[in-house]
Formats: sequence, C-alpha cells, structure tokens
Amino acid sequence: MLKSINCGALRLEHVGQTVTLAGWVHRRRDHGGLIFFDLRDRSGLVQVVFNADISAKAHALAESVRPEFVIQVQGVVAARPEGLINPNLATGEIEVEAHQLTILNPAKTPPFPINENTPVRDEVRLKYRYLDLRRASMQQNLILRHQVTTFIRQYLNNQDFLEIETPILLKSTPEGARDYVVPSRIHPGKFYALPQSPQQMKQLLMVAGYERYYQIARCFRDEDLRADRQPEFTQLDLEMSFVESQDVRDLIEAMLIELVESVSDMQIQQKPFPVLTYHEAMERYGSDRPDLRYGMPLVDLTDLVRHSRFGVFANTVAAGGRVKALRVPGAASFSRKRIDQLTDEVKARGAKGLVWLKAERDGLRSSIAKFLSEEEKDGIIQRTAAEEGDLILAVADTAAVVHETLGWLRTHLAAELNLADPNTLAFCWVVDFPLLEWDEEEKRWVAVHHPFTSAKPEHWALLETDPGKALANAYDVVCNGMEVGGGSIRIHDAGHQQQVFRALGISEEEAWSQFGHLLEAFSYGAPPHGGIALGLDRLVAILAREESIREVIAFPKTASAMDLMLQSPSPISPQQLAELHLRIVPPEK
RNA sequence: GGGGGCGUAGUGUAGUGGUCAACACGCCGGCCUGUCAAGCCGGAGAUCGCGGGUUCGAGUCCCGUCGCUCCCGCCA
Repeated sequence: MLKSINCGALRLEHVGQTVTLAGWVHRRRDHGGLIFFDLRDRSGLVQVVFNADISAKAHALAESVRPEFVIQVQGVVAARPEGLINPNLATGEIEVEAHQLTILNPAKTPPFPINENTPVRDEVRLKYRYLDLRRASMQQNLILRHQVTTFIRQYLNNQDFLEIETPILLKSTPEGARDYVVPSRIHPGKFYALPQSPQQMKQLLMVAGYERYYQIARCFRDEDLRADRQPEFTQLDLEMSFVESQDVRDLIEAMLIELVESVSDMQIQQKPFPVLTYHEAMERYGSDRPDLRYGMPLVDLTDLVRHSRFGVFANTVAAGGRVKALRVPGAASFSRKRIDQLTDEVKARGAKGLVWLKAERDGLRSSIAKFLSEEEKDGIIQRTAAEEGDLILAVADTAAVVHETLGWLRTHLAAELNLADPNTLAFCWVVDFPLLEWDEEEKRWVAVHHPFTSAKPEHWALLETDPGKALANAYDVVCNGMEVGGGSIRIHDAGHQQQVFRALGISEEEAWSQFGHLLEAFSYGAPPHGGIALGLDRLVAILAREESIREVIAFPKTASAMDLMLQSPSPISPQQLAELHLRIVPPEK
C-alpha cells in the first residue's frame, strides 16, 4: 500500500506515530517557511505541515504542489498546541509533520473548485463528472446510497430472500413506456429491448418456485426526463409467493422504518404508515401521492354552492362538476399580480379560472363576493376553517381538473410558504387504485399500474360490466409527495390474465405472441404472488435531501438524455451499421 | 411534441441601446514560521454560447439555432 492509514482516521491516539498518507491536495496555505496542506482522501481531511527547519527538501517540493495534485507524505503525527485546534475538522486536534513528500501525479487546475460547495453549471459538472464526484456533497450522497443498498440487501437476506439477476437483453412489449432497443447482429431485423422493469421475469421466478426474490435492478425507459426521472434508473425489485397485499406492505414498511433509523437522522412522521385509499387521497389532497407533512386539505363546496348566484359555480355543479377550495394560511397578503400568476398556472393545467377569497376582519373579500349569499360565505369560512389573513382558492370544474389544479396549488404553495419540515419523512400507503383508466386519445382502457396487476377478488366481475369501477389489488408507498414505490398482488392464473388483456383490447393472438411465455407458465402451477418495486434513486434523493435524483447517481444523463462526459449517444461506424443490418433514415427537417 | 427560465474571463455573478465589459473566488509572480475560506502586494485572463437581423451604435432589442434546466404531454 502506498499509505499506512487514512487521512480522516487520524486522532490524538496516533500522536508520535510515523505514518504514510496518500491523497489529493485539497487546499494549500503557503506561509513562506511554513506550508500547510489539507490532504484529502475518501475518509476525510487532515492538515499536513511542511516546515523548512524540519525538512528543507520536502518543504521546497511542497512549494510547487497545487490543489488536486496526488501526493504521498511520510511524517509524524503531532498534537496541535492549545489554541491551534480546529474544531471544524474531525482530525482537528492533530496534524502531520511532513518529513518526506512524493508527487505521485500533478494536476491541472480544475475547471471548478473541488474544495468548496459553490454552485457550478450542470453542463460543466457533468462534463467533468469525475471531478464533480470528488466534491464532498457528491461523495456523501454516493456513500449514503451505498449504505441504503447494503442495508436493504442485509435486511432481505435475513428475511430469507434470494438476490437473483435477470436479463438486460429482453423483449419489447407493446404496453407501457417506450423501449430502448438493441439490434441483433445474428438475427437481421430483430431487436432485444432493455427492461423497463424485471416484472415478467420476477413473476416467472415465482412460478419457478423461488418464493422470495429481490434484485437491485437497473431499468430503462425511453421517455422524456424530469428532475426525478432518468432514462436508466434503479429499482429495488422484489417479489414474494403465497402472500397477500398486507404481507408485502408489512415487510416493506418495517424495512423502510429500520432503514431510515439506521442511515438517516430524519424523523418518520407517523408509524405505522397511514393508509389512504386512492379515492381519499384524490378527494382530500388532489393527488395520489400526497405530501402529508402539512395539512391544507381540499374542502368540498359542491353542495354549498349548488344554487349559487355565481353562475360559474351553479353551472359547474349542474353539469356534474365539482367546486372545491383550499385554504392558504396567511396568504391574504398575496398581490393581485401573484394571484394572476397562480391563475395562469391553474389554466395551464386545464381549469377555466381560479376564484380567490381573502378572509378579512369584516368577512370575505373577493371579486365574486357580491354574488355569494351570507349562507355561502359563512359556509366557506366554516368549512375551510379560514381565519383572518388567510387566502381561499377555489376551482369549479370536473373532479379531475379540480383535483389536478388544487393538488398542484397545495404542493406549490406549501413549498413557497415553507410548510414542510425538511427533517420529516411522511410516509403513507395509497391503496385501492382503479385497475384501468380510459385513454381518451387511444379510445381504449389502459392499465393504471401494469397489465399483470390483479383486481380485488370481488371486482373481477366488474371488468366485464363496468371496467372503470374495478379496483386493483395494488399499493403505492409515498413519501413527502413522491411516489417511492408501487406494487401489487399479481394475476397468477391464465384466465384472469386473458380477461385483463381482453379489457385492454389486446387480442388473443397478440396476447399469445407477446405474453405467451407468461400465459403458458401460469398453466404449470403458478403460486399466488405479489411484490413491489421501490425507486431507489428517489428514496436516496429524499434521504439525501436532494431535489434531483441526478445528485445521487454517479454518472447521470442530462434532461435531453445525453451523457456530456462520454458524448453519448454517438454515431456508429458504417461497418457496425452493416453488421447490424441497419440503415439510418435521417429525420426530416 | 409544447411552454417557461438560463447561457458574460477557469468558476459564480454584475452590467437592459452609448468608451467590446465590472466584482468575488480561482490562476500566475513576489513577500511571509501557525494558518485552516490564511494574509499583504503585483499580474494575466472574455471574439459576452453560435448564426443572422434591427440600429449611427447590440452583452443589452428581434429572429433562428445549440446547450443546461424546470414544467405540461409522455412515464404498463
């Protein structure tokens, strides 16, 4: 080894020892006859002192060293005198008196500072990701990620799970996200697809009798990106045989609680996790992944304003729509301009407008106040529990638009007003999702979760009569307004599976050609089974208090799915194209 | 596919029609034996993302384009 001990490990107990250190020069402070380095390795920083009186040679060489040089130092650990102790450094009670210095590799001046957490443009960070990863915040995040995966593996291994790898070269399927595809050289014109998730393989592992499986699985989806979406991402994928919904939830809930307690100082708001139905979550929070760190529930005014003289309300209700409101605490001071901005946002999400009412000492002030009866005004104040200084925002529209817009306002305004405690983790389960939803563009039913999700046992009949009413035996785990995982009890018999394919408008021939392996497997004794997939990147991002999952992925892609360091994707040679039997059709201008 | 924000020395920013540009950090040189975001003195460094247009004059206004980013659509 080129070093005898890690920089960050040095303590008072090492005083007097001769040590060899190796690492990067984090910072240098040159006082002439005395030069200080903060020497960094993965374990942390330690101060190294070059004293011309102790080793003129080492001191002379140290003058030429610059930040990010890789060096080796041999020296003696010394206690720092009283008054020279640095309480901000774990190794601040000691320093290393350098006797020998070797420059293992010099370094160019880095394009951005490694030794401080100043903001840097993402394009520069990503181009030099290997330098960005040297920074303390990225190192902490990746260490945390390692702790999370290590904990999960140990936890599940102790629960009798097997970690089993499934193929990366898989098969394209018609349902779901766009696939990343890989051309076959051996089979001209044919393609593999990268897994969107190992869903079918893990179900086949259940058929194969492995009973408890998990995998830290890479998944690929060729869709447009977001702060919390990358083209490739990591799931904790898990499946169990002979279980019911409650069993999977109990296991995951216990694991998440222990995980948080072992790797984080954040507090879980409520244990056991609250369970909401999809219907409750939408009605109360306008979202199927509600942030429960704060209240601000949506309040239903539909019956109150059914006969309102304010035509928008009455007409909406008459047309079968809904009128709901949101109390924003202390926001009566919002300017007209601010409310106009909110109105624009709400319109962009499909609403026709936004009604505002300000709770003032002598009642409600609003552009629509003159249309509202005393009974309506009192009812609004009572139901929203509005107090002086509060702002009430109301939307009248279809239930879907009302929930979408008020749900957005709720989370957006809560963030703006800092209503969410950043040290709290508000986990909850959302259950009883619809099995199917109507796709207006495609004019057909599509799976809310995926087509292998089982309906609630008593709801199978609904699939034939009223498909939209059938509820799924599915569950999502949500934390602080983010979906961190979703799972279900799966279909394990070919009849139900065919029934779902029929409801989705997939013909029997197509079902057999695309999913024949699954249907056939189900005929050879498939056990009842279910599981879950947790978004590992999102989970780690939440624990790291990061907004974007890019901050917890070593080499992420940009919002346009490029790797700025590798300059990927990139063209391939004509020879490669020929081998793969591919010809490029340039996009039309 | 659509919409918003951003792009000015290596990095972060200022500069919204009038000497082609300022500040901080970094970088280079000098001084300095107790600093730890070291200090002091001096210096170098920018075709203002790119292309076009408007104008007597464009970092600044307009159009296009590229890149980063956020959002909608999309994401079984």
